[in-house]
Amino acid sequence: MEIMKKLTLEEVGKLAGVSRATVSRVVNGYPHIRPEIRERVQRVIDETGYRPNLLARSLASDRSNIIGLVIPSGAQAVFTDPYFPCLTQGISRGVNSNNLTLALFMVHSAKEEERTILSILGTGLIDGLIVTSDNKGDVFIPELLKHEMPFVQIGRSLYSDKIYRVDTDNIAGSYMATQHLISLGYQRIATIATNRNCSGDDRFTGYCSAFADHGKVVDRKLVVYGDYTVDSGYHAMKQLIPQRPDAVFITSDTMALGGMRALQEANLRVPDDIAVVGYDDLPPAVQANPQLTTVRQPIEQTGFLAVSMLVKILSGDDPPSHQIVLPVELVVRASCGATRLKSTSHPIQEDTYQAN
Amino acid sequence: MEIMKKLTLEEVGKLAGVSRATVSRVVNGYPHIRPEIRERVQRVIDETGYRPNLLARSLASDRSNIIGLVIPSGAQAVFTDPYFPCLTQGISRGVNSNNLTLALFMVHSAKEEERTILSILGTGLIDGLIVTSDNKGDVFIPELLKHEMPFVQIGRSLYSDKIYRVDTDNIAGSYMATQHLISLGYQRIATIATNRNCSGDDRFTGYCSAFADHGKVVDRKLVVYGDYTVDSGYHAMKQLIPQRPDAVFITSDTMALGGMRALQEANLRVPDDIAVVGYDDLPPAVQANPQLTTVRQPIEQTGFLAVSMLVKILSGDDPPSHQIVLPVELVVRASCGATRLKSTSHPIQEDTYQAN
DNA sequence: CTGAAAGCGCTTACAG
DNA sequence: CTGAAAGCGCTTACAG
Repeated sequence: MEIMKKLTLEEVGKLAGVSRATVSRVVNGYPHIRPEIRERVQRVIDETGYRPNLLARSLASDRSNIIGLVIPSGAQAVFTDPYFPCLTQGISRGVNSNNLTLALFMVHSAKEEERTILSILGTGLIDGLIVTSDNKGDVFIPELLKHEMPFVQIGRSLYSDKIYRVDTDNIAGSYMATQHLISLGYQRIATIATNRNCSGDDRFTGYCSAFADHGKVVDRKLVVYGDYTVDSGYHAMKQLIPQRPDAVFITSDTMALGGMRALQEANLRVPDDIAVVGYDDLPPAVQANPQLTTVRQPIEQTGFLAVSMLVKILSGDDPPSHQIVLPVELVVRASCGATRLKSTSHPIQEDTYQAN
Repeated sequence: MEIMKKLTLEEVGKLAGVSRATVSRVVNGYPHIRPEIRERVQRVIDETGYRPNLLARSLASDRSNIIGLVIPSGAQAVFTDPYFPCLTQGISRGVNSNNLTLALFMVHSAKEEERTILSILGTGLIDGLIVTSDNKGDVFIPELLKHEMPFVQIGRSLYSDKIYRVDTDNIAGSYMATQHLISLGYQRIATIATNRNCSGDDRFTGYCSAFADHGKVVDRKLVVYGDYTVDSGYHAMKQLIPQRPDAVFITSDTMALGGMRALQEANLRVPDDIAVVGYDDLPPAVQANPQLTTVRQPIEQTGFLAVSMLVKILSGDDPPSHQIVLPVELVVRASCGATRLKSTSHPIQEDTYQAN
């Protein structure tokens, strides 16, 4: 129990009176072993606290069981947005339940990009990757394809459909959000969009589709752009207010946070003077803004599924499909001043519409 | 350039007409090599894009250059609080600048604790750890000590002073916060504290010290407890309001968020009816609550320094000190309704007092 | 300054 | 069902 010296297979074998090959087999759960031998070896393992050296195992088996998570430098708002923590949580759950180890590669600058790629590729350390790239001009993906590094992308980029990826249904989500406002009878429905990434494009597409399907035309004066930061949402809303929208679909909750502040400063009340629908689930913001109806994405699940997909790819069986697009929900909140904390004592009042 | 086949030292050596030992030496920057040989080898390396197999290197050198970050299950609010993202960012910077690889171990349940420990200890995969444990009854630390796994703790726990750790100065921070309210002339200064972890203890200590140093006595009716969640802050404030405090020091911004909502519902205006000081820097909350004065901790730096410390430990030289306690700042904000966004166009108006 | 060789701790055909 | 042996791709004394 208390033996701290690091044992090897060989030594465990000696202790159990078998060869190292046999010990290796029981450690790895190989089935065809005489029960008595298995037991004897297992007892020695338990008593000595033997733990296999993962490095040696990986080297010999050409499989490290380590997967990497790449967070590119373009990912702004890593702090302010719970998106990454949520995603990481989901990935971590997936990693744990598949007995893998997770390596985290955060890129903090364009300079570090090359370094990161090199430290991942061709070193044998990483079996596969999860790449969180929503950028239009991602630099990693072509590199990964060239080196035949297995990976699954979270989000969308401008590459071939053959890429494995999992995403949330941005188009359907913003379609729902916009349709919701339309059906409520709003006439001047603006949007704070972004053209910095693919999800932004998709969300704008959904907005436009809803208009089209209801025989309405998008008024370009009611479309302004931000960059997913709180500040940009604030400035975008400032820009929008003179256009007198009666509703705004803000395509990210970080921007919504800034937008709400701008409205507050302009003494416009939500939703009496103007309706607002946000996107993403940013818990602190949402809790601080109970009047904010929002589109909720299953972010954690996205991470979890990405791991499952990667595991399948690594095991050789092709996953059933190359792309998973998860449905999102529109969370409609009543907009009075009442408590909306998501606690058990204060049940949240919300209606949930499922997409798909 | 385009050669994708994975080369070994041996093969590179053959190509350059030297032994694998020599190639190994130039790869590792060993100094005493004839310049012409070095160049010749280097050229082959560059031309072939040779990358050393990290697994083999680690196995042979007994050094993986991988360090782990452990986030225990007790860490609530991984989503809602940017604390962990910030910390991770700092750690990641440290890891990158020291040419290490970061493994992330998130524990999602008590059951996973044992699994995580086992997957780290005695497998040769991890050189050292950074443990973010602020819990009083941490399970990891004794285990790590027993197995002589090098680690540095972030925060504080109930263990020996011989542990390497880096923390922020919670006592000084809450002392400043409380003193600030005292000096402003408030008479009934309440606190929403927590007794769930060590930083909570320290922050309460700072609150009490400030009272003591100003010849005041802590009124127990003005001390309520939460658990660092938004909800708990809400309920704590509800509890507090009947006691008619004229100021509240809330020991975490997540709780402050809930507390502010409770005040809003009670139609108490900040700071006209009641002053509030928060703790931590929760960007979205702070930006949404520009009237919130808060104690700001150098979280990212904490992570970075933890890595530096660990690197020193691993390299054999004992770091100058076992404990680093970083100073914090009190960020005092004017409390009118004006814009306080931290953007360049809207310079934030804040006075900053340095502790130490 | 350079090479031959042992060794790191596993896995895995190959025999038997 | 089990063992002897080769091999994974490096590092690093040890000679020279």
